[in-house]
Amino acid sequence: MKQKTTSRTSNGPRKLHSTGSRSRKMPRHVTHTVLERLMHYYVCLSKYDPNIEWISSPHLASQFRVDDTQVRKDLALVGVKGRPNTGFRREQILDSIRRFLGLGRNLDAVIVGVGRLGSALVAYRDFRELGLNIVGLFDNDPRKIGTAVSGHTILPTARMKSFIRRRKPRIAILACPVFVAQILAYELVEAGICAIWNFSPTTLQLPDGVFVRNEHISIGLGEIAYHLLPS
Amino acid sequence: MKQKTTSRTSNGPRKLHSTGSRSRKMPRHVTHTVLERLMHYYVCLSKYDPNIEWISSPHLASQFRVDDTQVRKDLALVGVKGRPNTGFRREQILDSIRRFLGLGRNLDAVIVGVGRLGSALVAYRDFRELGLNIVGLFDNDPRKIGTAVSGHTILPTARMKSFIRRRKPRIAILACPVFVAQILAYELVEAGICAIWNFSPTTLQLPDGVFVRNEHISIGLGEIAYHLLPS
DNA sequence: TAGATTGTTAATCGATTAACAATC
DNA sequence: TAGATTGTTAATCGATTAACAATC
Repeated sequence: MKQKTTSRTSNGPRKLHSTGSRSRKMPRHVTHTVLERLMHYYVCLSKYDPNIEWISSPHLASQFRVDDTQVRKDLALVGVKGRPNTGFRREQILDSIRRFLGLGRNLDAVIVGVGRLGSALVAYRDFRELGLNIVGLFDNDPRKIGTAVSGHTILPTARMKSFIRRRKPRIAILACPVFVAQILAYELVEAGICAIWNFSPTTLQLPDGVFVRNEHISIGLGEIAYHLLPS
Repeated sequence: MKQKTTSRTSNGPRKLHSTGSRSRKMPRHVTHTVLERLMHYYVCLSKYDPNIEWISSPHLASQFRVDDTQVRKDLALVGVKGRPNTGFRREQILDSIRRFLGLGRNLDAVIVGVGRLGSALVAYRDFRELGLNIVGLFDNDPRKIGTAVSGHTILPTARMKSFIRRRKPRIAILACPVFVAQILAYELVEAGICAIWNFSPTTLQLPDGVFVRNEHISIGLGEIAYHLLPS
């Protein structure tokens, strides 16, 4: 069950464009806000009924509770052309966002820490559809080492660095306890990891050039509690 | 960022300061961005060595990679007073943010869908420390019903509405499969749930006045893939 | 044509950063 | 006092929304 790195999502056949690089018109620095909105469009549109061919910006806007001008600007950014009085082609939106974000472009990852959250992430169905390939699981618990989760055998963290040097995944998903997160993160970077997706509720100190995305789950509770306060 | 569906229009903006004076400069509402930053300060500071009593804004700023002016503004918003040449009292920061956000203020929650992700959330240690109490688990899988996860017995979703009407939690954590998310969310609202923390990768359509926070995990992959593209 | 939608510029709104006197 | 930091105003920067001609 070896995966080729150029994985296709499950949305059916499509024309692959030969160029992987963005055109000159596309700005190099796209903000966090825009990237999240684009990904949000992508994930939701990929689950639409494939028979729906045309989608208008007011329709998308109401789905995502953003302004329809916003939607048109976002789509213009990734190079989708619409048709007045009709909208945008669903397939073209998906293709353009996929290419713009680089989804499915050599997205091999290891998961470090296979507790409850880690094993939920291994099994997360959307990941594979989006082109993220889990190639290795690591944990330090002797009871877990050697067992399999979703078809992947858990290896000891002692073998993490050599595995990464050999297999060369670029992404590490960190779902380990806080007290080992910093040291493991540093080892991952030493072994050549370029991006850390951090699900440990801690702030990592890492050299510049390593991309870190924090997914601190409890952050959301602040907003929820705030909105439940009496007005 | 920010797919966050914040359907809070029915309550209008919340007044910040209870003092009678209405300064023009005081913000009428607190944004998503600010709430997340405050919660971030809170979670990280709560894990500091309690012997550290004073913390300066440049120090906090470097921890969180924000500007130190930003930190001072945020702290001023929640009412923390600093001391020139010294900084802010750690305990006072925590107290003020906790009160401002309403953490620990009647935050009972049910979890709907006890798969891998749901059971990871039940066991999440930070939740209890932040004042979130899980009071019930629901699932529709006959093999799960009646079994216990982290000390909570899983009940059938058929009993969800009556349980919520009796026990009156205000929060529901939705970690169920996409195809049942919308219908379960609607039932939750009918039973009196005020806020839905949605971990299902789908957009919920719900009446105004219900606060929805989406925690679509795969959104982060877009940003990671983008930053891994060749420059 | 009539109506809806795109594409884009201008206006507005909010968030971030710079600057600096006041304070300890 | 000297140096560091707070508190706050002004300036800048970026994101969102309004407006509307062009298009199908």
